[in-house]
Amino acid sequence: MNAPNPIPKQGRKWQQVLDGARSVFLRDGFEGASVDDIAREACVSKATLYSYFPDKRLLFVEVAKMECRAQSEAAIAKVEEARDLRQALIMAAGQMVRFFLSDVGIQVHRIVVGESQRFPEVGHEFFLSGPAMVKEALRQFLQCHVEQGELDIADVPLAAEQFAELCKAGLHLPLVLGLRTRESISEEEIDRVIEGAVEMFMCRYGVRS
Amino acid sequence: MNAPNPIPKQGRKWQQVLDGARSVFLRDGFEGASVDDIAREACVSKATLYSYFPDKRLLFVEVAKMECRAQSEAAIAKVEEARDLRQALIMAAGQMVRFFLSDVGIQVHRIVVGESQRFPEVGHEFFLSGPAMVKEALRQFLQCHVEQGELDIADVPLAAEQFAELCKAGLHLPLVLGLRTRESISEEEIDRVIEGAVEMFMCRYGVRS
DNA sequence: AAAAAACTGAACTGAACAGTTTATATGTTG
DNA sequence: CAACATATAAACTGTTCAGTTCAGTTTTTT
Repeated sequence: MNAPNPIPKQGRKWQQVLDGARSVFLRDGFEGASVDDIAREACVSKATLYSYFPDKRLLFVEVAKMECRAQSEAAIAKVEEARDLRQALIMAAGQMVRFFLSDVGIQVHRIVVGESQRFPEVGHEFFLSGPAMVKEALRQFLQCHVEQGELDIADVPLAAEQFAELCKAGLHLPLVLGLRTRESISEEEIDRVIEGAVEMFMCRYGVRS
Repeated sequence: MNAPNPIPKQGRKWQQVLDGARSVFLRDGFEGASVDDIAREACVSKATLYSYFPDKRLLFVEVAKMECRAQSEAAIAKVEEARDLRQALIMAAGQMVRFFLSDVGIQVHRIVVGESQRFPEVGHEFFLSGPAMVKEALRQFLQCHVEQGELDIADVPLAAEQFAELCKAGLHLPLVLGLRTRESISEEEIDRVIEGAVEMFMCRYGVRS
C-alpha cells in the first residue's frame, strides 16, 4: 500500500498549492495576488502554504520555473519531429509565436519583467529555465544544419537570437501592453509573422543552391 | 517683467515635481517608489505634488510620456541626417539599440510592462508616444525607399516591425531581467547586433543590383 | 489504538503607504 | 495694507497585506 502516487515531492498538498498559486498569479499578477487568495484558491490554509514555501516571492519563482520548463520542453520536442529544414524552422517559429501570445506567456512575461528590479533572482531563474533553454536548443539545431551545409552562418548564437526575436515582430509588445487582445489576432496575421521570420532567416543564411 | 521663463506650464514647481518623480521612478520602479520619497527628492511638499497631479499613476504616465517623446524625436532626427540608405539603417539601428540599452529605456520598459495589467492606460499612453511613433517614422522611411526602387518590400509595416525587433537581438532581455549590466556589454557586441540587423534586412529586402 | 505528522481557521501583528487635512508661512498684486 | 494664490510641514486616516501564532482537528504511520 505504499506509493500509489509517485511524486508527492513534500507533504500531500505541495502540488495543490502550486496549482492554486499558478492560477491566481496568472489572473492577478504578482503584487495583485494576495496570499490569502492563493490559499483559498488552493483549498489550503495559509499556515500550510507557508510551511511549504518560505515566502510569496519564492512561491512565484517555483510557478514560473514550472511553466517555463513545460513550455520549452514542448517546443523542443516539436522541432525534432520535422524532417526538412524550412519546415523545422516554421514549426519552431510557430511554437515560439504561440507561446509569446498565450495567456500564460504574456502574464509570466509581465510579472517577471515587472519584478526583476526588486527581485533579480526572479528574472534570473526565469531566464535560465525558459529563454536560455530554447536559445540553446536553437543554436544546436542551427549548428547542425551549418555542418550539413544547408546554412551558412558565421555567428550562430547571434543568428539564433535574431530568429527568436523575429518571431515577436509586431505582436508581442501590443499584447503585453494590453493594446490588443489575443482574440483580435487572426491566424493569418500569425502566419504572416511566422512566414516573414522564416523567409528573412533563409534569405540571410540559407545556402543558395 | 512678464514671462522671463517661457513654459511654467502650471505653477512654479510643475517641472520640479516631474524631475523628482523621474529620478525616483527610474531608481525604484513604480511600486518601489513612495510618494513621500518623490516629494522629498523634488524638494516639494506632498500637498503641492498632489495639487499638480491627481495621483501617483498619472504622475508616472506623465514622466513616461515625457521620456518617450524626447527619445523618439531624437531618434527620428538622427535618421534624417544620413544620405545613403544603408547608412541610414545603421544610424536608425544604432539609435534604437542604444535606447533599448539605456538606463532610462530599461527602467521605463520594466515599469510599463509590469503595470500594464493593473493600469492598461499606462501601457497605452507609453506605446502611442514611444514605439508607435518610431515604427511610423520607420514605415514612412521604408516606403520612401521602396518608391525609389532601392527596396523591394511587399509588407512594409511587417518589415518595420522586423527591423525594430532585430535591434534587440540577445541584448535587451538579459538586461531587462538583470542578468547583465549595461557595462558588461562591449561596443563590439553592440556593433555586431547593429550590423547583423542591417545585413539581414538588406539581404531580405534590398534590391540586388 | 496510540503516537506522530500534517493540516486548519481564525485571529493577530506590524509595517508600509496613498491620499487628506490643518494650521501656518511666504510672496505677489492692486 | 489687504486679499489672494501658492507653498509647507506634520500629523492623521484608512486600508491593504505578508507573515506568525495557536489551539484544535484530521490523516498517516507504527
